[in-house]
Parts: sequence; C-alpha cells; structure tokens
Amino acid sequence: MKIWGYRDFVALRCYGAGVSNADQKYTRGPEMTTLRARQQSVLRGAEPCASCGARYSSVCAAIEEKDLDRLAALAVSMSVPAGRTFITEGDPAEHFFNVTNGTAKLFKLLPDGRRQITGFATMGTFLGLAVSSNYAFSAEAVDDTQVCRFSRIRLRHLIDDFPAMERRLLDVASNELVAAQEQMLLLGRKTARERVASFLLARESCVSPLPEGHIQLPMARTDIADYLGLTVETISRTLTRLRADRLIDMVSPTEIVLRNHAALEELAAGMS
Amino acid sequence: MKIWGYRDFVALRCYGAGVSNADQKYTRGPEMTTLRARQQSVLRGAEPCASCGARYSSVCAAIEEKDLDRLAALAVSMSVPAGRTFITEGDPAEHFFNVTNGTAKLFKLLPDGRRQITGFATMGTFLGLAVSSNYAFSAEAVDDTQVCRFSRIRLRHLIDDFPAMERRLLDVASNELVAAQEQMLLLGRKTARERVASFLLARESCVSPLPEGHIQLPMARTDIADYLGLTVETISRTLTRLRADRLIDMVSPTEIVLRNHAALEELAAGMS
DNA sequence: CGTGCTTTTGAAAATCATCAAGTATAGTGG
DNA sequence: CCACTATACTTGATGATTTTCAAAAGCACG
Repeated sequence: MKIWGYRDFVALRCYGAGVSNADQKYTRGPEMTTLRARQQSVLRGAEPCASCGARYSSVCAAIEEKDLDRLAALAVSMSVPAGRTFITEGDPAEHFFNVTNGTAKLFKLLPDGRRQITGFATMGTFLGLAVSSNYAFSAEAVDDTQVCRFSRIRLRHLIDDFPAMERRLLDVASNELVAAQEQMLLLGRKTARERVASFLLARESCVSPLPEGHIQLPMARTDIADYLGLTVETISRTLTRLRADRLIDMVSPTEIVLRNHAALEELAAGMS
Repeated sequence: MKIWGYRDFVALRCYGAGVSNADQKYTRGPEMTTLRARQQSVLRGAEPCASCGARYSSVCAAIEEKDLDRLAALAVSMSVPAGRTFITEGDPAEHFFNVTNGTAKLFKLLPDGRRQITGFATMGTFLGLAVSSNYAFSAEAVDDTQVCRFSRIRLRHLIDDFPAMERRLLDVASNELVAAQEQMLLLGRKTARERVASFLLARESCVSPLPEGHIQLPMARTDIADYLGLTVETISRTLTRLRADRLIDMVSPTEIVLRNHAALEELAAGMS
C-alpha cells in the first residue's frame, strides 16, 4: 500500500451546524492553508448545500430551496485525500455519504486479500443504503475527494418529513441494482477483452474535461482489474492488444482515446 | 432447451378484480381440473391477498388489513408453469411481480446465448423495480410458480397513498443491492470450489420441507452454472469432489446434505 | 539521479472450458 | 409393464484463456 506523507495528518474538514470544532480541523496540506481556502470553507459552512456540486443530482435534488437549510444542518462536508478509506466493511453504519467531488472505489475483501471493487462512486453518488446496521462494503478515495456525511438517524427523520427523498432514494437504489446486474453479467460471462471494452465505454459517460472520444481513468490498473475480476497484467495486455487492433489509442496510462467506437460497442455487447 | 409437453398449453391463471376473462384461463393440467382447485381459485379471487403466502413478507406487509382490499384490487395472481418465461429483458416494464410460491430465475443474456442468472426469486421476492421503462432482465419459472402481478402505474398510485410501502420497497432494494455486491465478489474473485460452497450455504436459508442440514436444489445444474459463472461440467465435478472430501453427501441430484458445515463456511468465506 | 511505484511484457503454470461419451432418470407409447 | 426416447447429470481427455511468477521499462518525487 502507498504510504501517505503529510496527508496522513489531515483530518476532516467539517462545516455544517452542530459541529462545534469544525474550524479547528481544516486541512494542513498547502492547498488549504491559504486565506482564500479558509474563506471558502467558511462560506460553504454557511450554505454548504446551495453551492454543492451535487445539489441537483442524487437525493439532494428532492429537497426544495426553502428546505435546504434543514438538509444543510445535517450535512458535514469532508475532504478525503486520495488513498484514504472512509467507509470500512463491517463497521457500524452510522452515516450516509454523498460524494460531491472526485472518485471513490467501493469494494469487498476476502480474508486473504482478494478484492472485488463493486463500483466507483462519483459526484452525486449516494452511499450507505444498506438496511443492515453495518456497512456491507468499504470505500476508499481514488483521487482527492469531497464527500458529504449525514447521520443515519437524523437523515432518517428528514426523510420522514420529505417523502420525495424516499422516492429519490428508491430510484437511486433501483438504478444501482440494474447496474449491479449488468456487472454480474460482465463478471460471470464476458471475456477479458469484452470486460475491458465494456469498462472503457462506461467511462465515456463520466464527466471529464477531455475532448470528445477521450476518456479519463483516474483509478490505477489494479483498481480496474479488481473491478473487472481480472489481474493487472491481463488489463495491461488487453489494452495493449486493443491498441494494436486500432480500437483505442493511449495518450497516457490515464487518458485513452476510443478510436473505433462501433467495434468497441460490439465487443462490449458480446457480439464478437 | 427442454420441450414442455401439455404444460405448454397452460396459460395464466388469473384471479383479482379487473380481469374479465380470468375464469376461462385456469390450468389444463390435472392438478387444476378438480372442483376443489377451482373453488380455491374462486376463493382466492375474493380475497387474494389475505390468504397469500407472501402476505407478511415483502412489500405487502406494509399494507394493513383494512386497506388490503385496495391492494387485492390491483393484484392479479398467475400460475407460471416450470420453464415459462414471464418477464423478458427489454420488454416494456408494464408490471411489477411478486413471487408467492415456487422459484423463478432472473437472468440476462448475451447475443450469442451466454447467460448470467442474477438471482433466484422465491416466495416474497418483488420483481421489476427498475426505474427504466423496460425490464433489465428476464424471469423464468424454475418449477411451477405462483406470481402476483401489479400494473406499474396503478401500483404507483397505491404507493403514493401508502408511504410505508415505499419505505418497504427501499428496504427490499437495499437488501438486493447488498446481495448483488456479495455476488460480484463471488463472480469476480472466488474459485469454483468456493462459489459452489457459497451457493450451497445460501440455499440453506431457503424454506424447504427437508430435515436440518439437507438442502434442496430445485434448479438444474445448468442454472447453478449460469448463476455462479461456471459451466455445468465444473458444477458437477466440484460437487463430486466436495463429496469425495466428505464436505457434502448427495441424496439425489436435487437433495444435498451439508456434512461438514464449518469446512463449507471456511471455503465460502475464502479461507482455504 | 536514485528510489519507489505503476505499467508493461514475457514465459510457465493452472484453473476452468470445451469436446466427447457414458450413465441415470423421467416421461411416452406400444 | 416394458422398451424407447429425451433430457439431465456425470466423468474423462484435451485445450485455451487467464493467472502466476519474473523482470524490464516508464514516471513521479525528493
């Protein structure tokens, strides 16, 4: 595992009412020691939700402007540095999380270290839906990530007051379920080549500053492997072969061009 | 594929208000031609929900006795003979289903016929949660199965009136999600032996008339294979080896004794 | 310009799939 | 009732995709 230097001292950056010592815990990293950063922090503390990137996505969209302060009162925004685990499988599930920035990987482990990444959470992803009192998976930031944390109990009360939110949560869960079934098909029945093609195409719909046809892979090869049920070596080899076959180009390990979209679609669908 | 004899003539056995020609469509198989059976059918038509096996499980448990007639008015009970497909992936999702008896397999197909079974639906399982307007999977009865069908739109209205139902649906979806993640771990990272052990142990919590330690496998080996992402031959061989290793006994192809529970648990958890 | 990590590439090994055939079981028809 | 057929299940031999083991190449960082 990668050892994080000064970032390890970084605790949680907390805004939101009800968190008394929030101001004491801002990041020690250079990017947060500037006055500007602290001002932003304070600003966001005043109305964390109204200015949130995920305001109109996910479950928060179910709350109207006038009720937003109630949501904000429950929300605790946190900076999670890359590599940091913020949900541990098996721990008591005391919080819900909403990813507002960056990417997190969700995974399950076997005792001997085998890992299955069950999904990547990006802006707007809501985490912690499990009915059980313990988390069913772990979550770790892929890159520097912002998440919004809610007390499970207090959010439960809020949901009781806003049925639209429950509806929204059901929609989210239903969509996740469909995605999970698609992933089961991939893991159980697709070849390595088909899996990688499916993955690349899925990345296309993710927001990124790159030009049309270019996709970004913020996660390491190991993560892709653990997501697709393969090994790093197989991922690497498969990408190399896809390039040799002129289906993709590789600008860098993290930036890939989808060169033959139709062929990739066919591959991903299992038609070749 | 297996060709079903007279069962293929069997249409749907429908009770419930709003289905005019229900009485014409009872089963032609011998088990339903008796007077007693038809009487039961009529009885169930009068109060299909109160006497339903799934009355207190699943989403129906969210409805109180006094409101049960409203639910019953929407419910259409159907007999699905073994082998019959009653949900087809990609079709417009006009109905929800609730399995009240028997077992159904849920699956996705690739164009060349590769199949992934994403789950087995038993008594109380609610199907069709997808937000999309089309079904994300197909469903086929494993053995003779009873399902309860609801119009999507009309059930939506009912849910609006009974928030407890929405809550229940969310619970159901959340639990399915947890199960799906567990299955992804199995498909992506477990060996054939571990997968089969996991499957056998999971079958243990299913209701069955068999004695303690005995489990029933109503589905064919092919189905188990498509559920675990393996082939029939591997399933067969793995079961044979588990028997040779004294972890299980096989009373018949469909009845298995878990002989060394602890060892199976270790296997399933990936600790050996 | 090392150092440590990620990625890529190569060769050998292994698990699981495929192909093929035999056994068992259930329903069918004489 | 018994052969007959179809299907499911099991077992064996072979093969291929993917993993494992090993090492080189590429990159970021101090």
